[in-house]
Amino acid sequence: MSIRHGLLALLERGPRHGYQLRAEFDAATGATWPLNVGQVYSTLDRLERDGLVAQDGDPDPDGRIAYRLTDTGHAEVRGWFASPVSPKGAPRDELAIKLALAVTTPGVDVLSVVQTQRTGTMTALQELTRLKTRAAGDDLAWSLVLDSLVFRAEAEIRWLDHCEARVARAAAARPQNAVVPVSTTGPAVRR
Amino acid sequence: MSIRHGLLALLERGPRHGYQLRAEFDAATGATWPLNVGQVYSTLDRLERDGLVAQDGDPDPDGRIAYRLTDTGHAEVRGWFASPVSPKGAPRDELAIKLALAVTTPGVDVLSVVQTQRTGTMTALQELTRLKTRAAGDDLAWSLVLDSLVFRAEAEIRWLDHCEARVARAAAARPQNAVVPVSTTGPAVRR
DNA sequence: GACGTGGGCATACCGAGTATGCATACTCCG
DNA sequence: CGGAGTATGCATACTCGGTATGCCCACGTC
Repeated sequence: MSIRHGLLALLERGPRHGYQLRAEFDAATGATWPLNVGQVYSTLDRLERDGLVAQDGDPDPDGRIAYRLTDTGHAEVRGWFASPVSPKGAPRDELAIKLALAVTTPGVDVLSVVQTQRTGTMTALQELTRLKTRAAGDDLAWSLVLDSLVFRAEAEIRWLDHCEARVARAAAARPQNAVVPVSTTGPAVRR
Repeated sequence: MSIRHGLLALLERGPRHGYQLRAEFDAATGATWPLNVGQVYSTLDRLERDGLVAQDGDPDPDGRIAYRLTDTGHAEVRGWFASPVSPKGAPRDELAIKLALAVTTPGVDVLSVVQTQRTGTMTALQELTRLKTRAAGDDLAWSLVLDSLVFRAEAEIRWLDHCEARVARAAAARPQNAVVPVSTTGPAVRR
């Protein structure tokens, strides 16, 4: 859903054609999440089909097609900015799933999984701070996106510490659960 | 990619068929990211095609097909747990994109967007803490997933405060860009 | 001045993966 | 019989990355 709304927001600045939209999207987010070229066109087709954008007059001698917002499209953009991002639509968090499966799967060393991830996240965090010092002042949008990644990485590290403590505590509480083969314990195998 | 690896990790416990896999996945994550039933089967087909799982013997009188890990599949699971989640594969962050576009689009009141989002996130956070007190001790995996969501929401709020400060500072630096009411100010409708 | 070569712009298509929903079938149970 | 739960498969739509195609322009060369 974010591409759809992203393109609409960019069109709020005025009519654009596909290639321009891709370039401005990349510029706004500092190429953190580069937008695939082909995707822009299919998304534009869908937006036109749904009546949120329309071709801006002439197909252009060079074959370029500029799009502009319709009234419905304008309303959609305003509504997007006026409403918070729903927490329900959050995508699957791969790391959380991985840890959740690690603690419930026998024979997996959860502590080492946590430690591996922490060093990985720390490395990413250092890379981020390096980027931030380089391109600090000039581009506000790009800088905010970087900050978002930093805040998220820091939260991830805190969460990993938290997991380590809780897992260690649970392991100490009942050390007999060393390695249990689960083979037969499926829930409610009907016959 | 997370579904693929998730199913593999579940099969590490022993042979299962599709419906069971879905049920156990939902149980592990506390139905936070419910797994679509149809998706399990198509993913299993792809895994079988790629040689990571194999049908476990008989097609079963009731038509059920149980799958088990192959040696390649085992290796894949071990590799997944042994390597950190890559920061490059992070999905597009809708909120970050929204803010980045808000600050670069004329006629959008960034401060009100930030405040709307903050109240929304706070509400979600309260809901999470309520859930956490209810189902705290019994299920470690589900509890860790909840904590992950809490840590993330807190980081989001911190980031929103940070954004507010930076935007306010930037606005103070060049106050001619005051605040244009969003309703009528469609920028540059060319004709 | 003619040529062709390479690079940037712009659009379009393809294949694989992801996601959701619907149709089906079968069993158990009231 | 009809509804709920188990189990599988198909249809559809969107995402994503790569790639082909054409076009113009700048450059250098003969």
